[in-house]
Amino acid sequence: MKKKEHKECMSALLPVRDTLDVIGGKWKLLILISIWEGNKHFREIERSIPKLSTKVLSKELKDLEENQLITRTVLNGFPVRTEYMPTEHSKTLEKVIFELHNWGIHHRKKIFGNKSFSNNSVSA
Amino acid sequence: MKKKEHKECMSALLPVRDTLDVIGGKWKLLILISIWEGNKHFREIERSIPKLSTKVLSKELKDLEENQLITRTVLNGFPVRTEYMPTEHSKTLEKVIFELHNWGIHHRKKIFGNKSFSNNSVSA
DNA sequence: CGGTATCCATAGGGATACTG
DNA sequence: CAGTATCCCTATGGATACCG
Repeated sequence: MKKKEHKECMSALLPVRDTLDVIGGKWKLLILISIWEGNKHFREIERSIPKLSTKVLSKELKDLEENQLITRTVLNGFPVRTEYMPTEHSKTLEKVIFELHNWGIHHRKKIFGNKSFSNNSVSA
Repeated sequence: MKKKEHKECMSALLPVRDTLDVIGGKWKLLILISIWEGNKHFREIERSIPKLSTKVLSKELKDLEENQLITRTVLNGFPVRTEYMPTEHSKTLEKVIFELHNWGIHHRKKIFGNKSFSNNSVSA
């Protein structure tokens, strides 16, 4: 039955959607990588990523924390400092990112062939 | 040098971004799967995916075609019919989707633990 | 420093109607 | 059937200012 198969595929897609919700968007991975690299503080992270505004960073950090990919610790003292750290759970993303990376390379070859390219966008 | 590492990570991320641009968004994978399942015609695809509007479907199909994940063929006759088919290239996505799926499952377990859940959204 | 609050511009999506 | 065109509306993001 085709209908049934379709429904099954759709529901099999839910976990895929979850993953894309967690790491998709413009900034999530950039921020996570910045923190992986050792950037711990709000301004530090902000400065490490061009074009990223405080409002967006604030929201994205909350999302990452909700998804237990980073921890947020408020340090004592004045002025207030916070410390963002990657979680162990975040490390499990590496395999996914690796596959996304591989396919991205493969896809570029397919789309652009031997041509060189200079910009970032596939659809340019 | 930290700066250099950072730059390297950023540029290593470009292919990841490419992939997310190609399969990200609300509809791309749903549409691709619908076509994989054998839905060939515009209305057919549209009807197979709840809440998908013609305007969005139209745009998404163009994107998928640009990225050589589907082909579009206009059939002779009246009324006009078109036929969308998956490409071989699109099959290379299966591994990526598999990893995204796996991580989604893993992540849900992590976030919800043993609790059952009934909705689609991780962030709910 | 680590954010929130506010104002504003814009892109994107829904609904509907229409064309070849 | 296979889309475009139009109107409209909301969510998102930039810029800026401000607070603890």
